[in-house]
Amino acid sequence: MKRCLIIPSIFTENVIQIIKSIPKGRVLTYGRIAKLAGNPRAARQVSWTLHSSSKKYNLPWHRVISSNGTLAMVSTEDKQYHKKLLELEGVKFTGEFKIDLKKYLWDIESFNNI
DNA sequence: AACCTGACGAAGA
DNA sequence: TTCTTCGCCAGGT
Repeated sequence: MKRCLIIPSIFTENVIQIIKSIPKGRVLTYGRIAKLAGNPRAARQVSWTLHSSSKKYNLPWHRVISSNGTLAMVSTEDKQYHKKLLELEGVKFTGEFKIDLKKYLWDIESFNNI
C-alpha cells in the first residue's frame, strides 16, 4: 500500500505546488515556474513534469503557457482544446493561440521582485 | 544500463 | 532581428 503521492524531487515538488496554486483565470509561463521553483533555466523540465504529473496530481496544466503568450502544445487540436479550457475560465485570446500576458499572467512575482 | 527525448527559455551569433 | 545552441533532469525505449 502506501505508494500514495511520491514526490520525485524538490524541484518537481515546487513545480507541482506552484501550479496547484495558480488561480482560476490566470496563467503562468514555463520559465516563470522554473524560476519560482528554484531553477531559472529548467523550463524544459517543467514541461515534462507537467506531462508526467498532471495526470497523477490532477494539475491545471492548461494554465501553463509559453513565455511569449502562446500555447505550447504539439498539435493544433491540442491547442484548440487548451484554448477552450482557458476561455472557459474567462481568458480572452488576442490571436488564434495567443494570450495577453500583461493581463492574465499570475503576478506571484510581486512577492519576489523581479 | 545507456542513450534519446521533451507542453521551454534565454543568451549568443 | 531571426536562427542556433546550451541548460535542466526525469521517463521512456
